[in-house]
Amino acid sequence: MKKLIIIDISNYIFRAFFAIRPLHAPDGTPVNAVYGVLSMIHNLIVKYQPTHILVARDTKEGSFRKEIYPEYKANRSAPPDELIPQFPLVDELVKVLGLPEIKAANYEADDVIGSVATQWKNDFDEILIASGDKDLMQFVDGPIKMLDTMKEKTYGREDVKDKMGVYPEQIVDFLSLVGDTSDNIPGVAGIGPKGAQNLLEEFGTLEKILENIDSIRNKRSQTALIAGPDKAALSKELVKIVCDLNLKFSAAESSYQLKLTPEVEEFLNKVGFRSWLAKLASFKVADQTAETIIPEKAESKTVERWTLADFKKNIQGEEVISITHVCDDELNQHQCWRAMAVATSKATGYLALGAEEAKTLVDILHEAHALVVCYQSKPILQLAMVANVNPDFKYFDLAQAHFILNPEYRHDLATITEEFLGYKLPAPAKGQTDLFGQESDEDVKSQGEKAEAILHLYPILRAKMKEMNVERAYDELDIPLIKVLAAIELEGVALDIPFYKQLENEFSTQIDEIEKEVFSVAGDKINLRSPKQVGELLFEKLQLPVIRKTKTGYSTDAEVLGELAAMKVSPIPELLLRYREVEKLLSTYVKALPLMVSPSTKKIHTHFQPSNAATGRLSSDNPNLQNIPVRTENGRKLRKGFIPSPGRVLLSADYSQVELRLLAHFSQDKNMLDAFLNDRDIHRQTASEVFDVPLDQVTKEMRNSAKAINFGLMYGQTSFGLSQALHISQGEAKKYITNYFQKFHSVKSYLDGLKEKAEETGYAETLFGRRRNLPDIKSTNRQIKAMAERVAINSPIQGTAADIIKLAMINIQRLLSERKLKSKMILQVHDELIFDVVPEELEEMKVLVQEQMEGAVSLSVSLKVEMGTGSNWYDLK
DNA sequence: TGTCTCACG
DNA sequence: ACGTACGTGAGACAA
Repeated sequence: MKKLIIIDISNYIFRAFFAIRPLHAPDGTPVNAVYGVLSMIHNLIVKYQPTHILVARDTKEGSFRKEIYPEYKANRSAPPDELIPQFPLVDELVKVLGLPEIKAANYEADDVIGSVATQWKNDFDEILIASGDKDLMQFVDGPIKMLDTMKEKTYGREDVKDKMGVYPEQIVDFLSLVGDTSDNIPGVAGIGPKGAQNLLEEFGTLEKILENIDSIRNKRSQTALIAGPDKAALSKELVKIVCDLNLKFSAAESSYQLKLTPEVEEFLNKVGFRSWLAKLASFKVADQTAETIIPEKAESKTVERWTLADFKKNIQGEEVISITHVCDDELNQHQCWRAMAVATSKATGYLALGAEEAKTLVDILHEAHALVVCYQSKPILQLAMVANVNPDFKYFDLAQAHFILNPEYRHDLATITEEFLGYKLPAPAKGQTDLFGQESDEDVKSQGEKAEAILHLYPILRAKMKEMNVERAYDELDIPLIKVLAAIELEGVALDIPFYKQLENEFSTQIDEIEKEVFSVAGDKINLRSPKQVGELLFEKLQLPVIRKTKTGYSTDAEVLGELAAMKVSPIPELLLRYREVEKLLSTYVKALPLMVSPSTKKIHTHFQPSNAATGRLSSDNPNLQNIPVRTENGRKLRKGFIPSPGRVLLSADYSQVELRLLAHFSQDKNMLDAFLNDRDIHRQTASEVFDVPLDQVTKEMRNSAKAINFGLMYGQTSFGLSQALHISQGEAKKYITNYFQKFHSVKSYLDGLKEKAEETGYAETLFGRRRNLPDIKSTNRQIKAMAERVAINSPIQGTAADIIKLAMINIQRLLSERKLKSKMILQVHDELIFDVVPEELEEMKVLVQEQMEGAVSLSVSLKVEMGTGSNWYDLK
C-alpha cells in the first residue's frame, strides 16, 4: 500500500496561525503557527499513515498569474506581524524533519500539487491533497482525494459534488463563473454558485455554455453571461492549475519516515517545544498489517430454555442476576414482553412469557432479594407497576451508569460492551418467531449472550463510578428518579381531543387562506413548506435581497423573513411568517398530539429519557411534551387542550429564576445576592446597574437588554452574539458586557474559574458531582476550545438546576406514597412540575410541593417556587 | 439521511 | 480565517 500525502504548506501556516493561541519561543519569537504546522503534520502521519509525503510551496517571486492579471490575490491583506517571522521557522522545520519539498519559480504551490498529483497518479494507491483550497478539488479522481485536516475529512468525487454542487472536472469552470474572493478571481458578475451549478448541470462545460448562450432559460444568468464572457475566460486562465511542471523529482524520492534526529531535537529546543521531544521520541509508525480487530466473544455458556419455575430455582440464593427482555414495540415496552433472558453466576436461561405472567415474575424477583442488573430499568419497573406490584427490588441500570460515567457517549449496549468488555455482541437478534411462536435457537443464544454481557458489565461500571467519584448523582438522584419517571409515564396526561379537532379546522382554514393569498401575489403555485422553493420565490423570482445563506442555499428563517417584511416591498414575507407559525402549530401539535392518545387509557404517555441530555436534564419524546407552545398567544392556546383527569384539577409549580439564583449562589456576587435576598426583579436590577440609572427609571428596553445579558452570560455569549440578539452594534454590546462585569465582578471571576477548573480537571461538574467530560477544552483549535469553554460555563448551572428538580421529584413522589395521596405527578418541564390533583388534596398538595421544591437544597439564595391551579394547562393561575 | 426550521427551558 | 449562546425533539423536504 503506497500512500502519498501532498501538503499545501502555505495553507497550513495560515490555518495554524489562526487556530492556535499565541505562543512564544524562549527568545520571544512568536511560534504558534510553527507549533500548529508541526502538530498538523504529526496528526496527518498518525491518522493517515502515509508512506510518502511531499511538501509543496510557493516561491517568494510570485506567480505568472499576477502577470496576466495584476489584481490576482490583490485583496489579500498583508500577513499579521506575529506571523512574518514564522515563515522562515516553518522552512527550517520542514528542512530538519527531512520532508521532501518541491517549489517552482514563477509557479504557485497549487501548480506543484497539480503536477505531482497528475504525474504520479499511477505510482500510488492513494494520493491525499492536504489543503483547504477549493481550487484543488479539480484533481479529485480515483486514488486522488482532498483532505481537510481541520475537519478530519477526505473528499472523494461524490463528496466534492456534495460540497460544491459540481463534480471535480467541473470545478475549474465552476470557479470561473462564480469567482473566488480569496484569490480575487472575478468570475461572472451576477452568477452565484447556484446559477453556475444549474448551468453546468445543463450544458456540462463553460465552453458549451458560452456556445449556447441563446438557449439559456434563466434570464438573469443569460444577461450576466452576455455582459461578461471575457471575464469567464480570464477567470478560467487564473483558476486553471498548471500540471506539466518539470518536477525533477521522482515519486519514489518522496518516501518519508518521521524520526527524532539530533537536528530536530535542536530545533525543538530552540523554539521551546519541549513536550514534542517526548512525543516524537516515542513515535512509532504503527504496523499497518496488524489491524485492531475486536474479537467476537469466544466462550459462552449454553443458554437453557426455562419456565418461570426454572427461573425461580435458578436465581435462588444469587446476589446478582441480570435480565434483558424481548419485545416488539419500542414505545410500549412494558406492554409487550414476549420473553426474557437471565444470567446468573452459574447459568444462563431464556424464558418465553405471557402478558399475565408479569406479576409472578415480579413476585419471584421480590422473594429472591437479588440485585437486578439490566440495560434499562424503566420498562421493568413499569411491567411491575402495570401488574399492580410495587417494584421494590434493587436494580442497577447500565445505560444510566454509563450516562453518569460519560454523558456524551452513546449508551447502547453494544457500545458499552465493546468499551468495557472488549468484544462485540453478536448481531442483534431479529426477534422473529417461527410458526409455532418459538424463538429460533440463534435468537435464544444471542439474547443469552446479552444477559451475560449485562451481568459482567455491572461490577466494572460500579467500580468505575466509584473511582470517578460520581456515585452520589447515580445512587441518590438518577436511580431513584427512574422509578418516579416510570410512574409519571404510566399515569399520562389527558388531552381534550374535540378541542384539538376544532383547532385543526380553524388552523387548516387559515393555512388555506394564507396560501391562496401568497399564490395570487406570486402568480405561482409552490410548496410553501419547502425552504428551497420559498428561497427561489423570494430571491430569484421576486429579486428580494439575500439576507443570509445556509450551507445549501438561501436562508428563509423567521429572522430573515422579518427583515424582508420590514422593507415593505412585498407582502409575501409577512404572509410566510404567518404561514409558518400556523403550519408549525398544526403539524407538530394540533394534528400530531391527538394521534398519540392511547386508546386504552385515553391519555398521552410521553417518554422521559433519563440518560439523554449531557447536562443531566431529562428529555421528553414520543411525543415531546416539554416544548408545548407558550411564547405566542396563538400557540399558548394549545395548552387549553391539556386537561386534568375527570374530577381533578391541574397544579403547576415552577422554580423562579433557578439558574440565575444558582449563579448568585455559586459566584457569591454581592450585587446579585442582594437582588435576590431583597426579592427584586433581577432583570430590572441588572438594567439599573448596567445602564447606571435608578431602579424606577429602568425602561422596558433596558430591562429587555439586561435580560438578554443575564441569559447570555450563562451560555458564555460573546459581544457578537449579544449584538445579534439585541440588534445593536458589536461595540455597543461589548460596552454592555464590560459594564456588566464591572458591576458584577464576582460573576466574572466565577465564570473564569469554571473555565480554569475544567481545563485542569478535564470536566465540568454540578453541585451533586454529576460530571460532563470536556476533552475539547484542551484542544489547540481555538473554536473547538471556545465551544468547550462555553459548555464548561453552562453545564454546572443547567446541570445543577436539573439535579435539584430531580431531588424534589423523588422526595415528592415518596411523600405522595407515604401519605397515600391520590394526586399524581404527571409532567416535568425542566424547572416546572405539573400535578393531576384530587380537589380535596389541593391545599395539602400545594404545601407539600412548595416545601419539597424550595427545600430540595439549601443555598445562599433561597429557591422560590410559583404555583398555579386550573382546569387546563393554559389557565394555571 | 441530512438539512432547515421552529417549539420549549 | 472563522465563528460567534447552552440544552433538547419533531416535521417536512430533498436526495
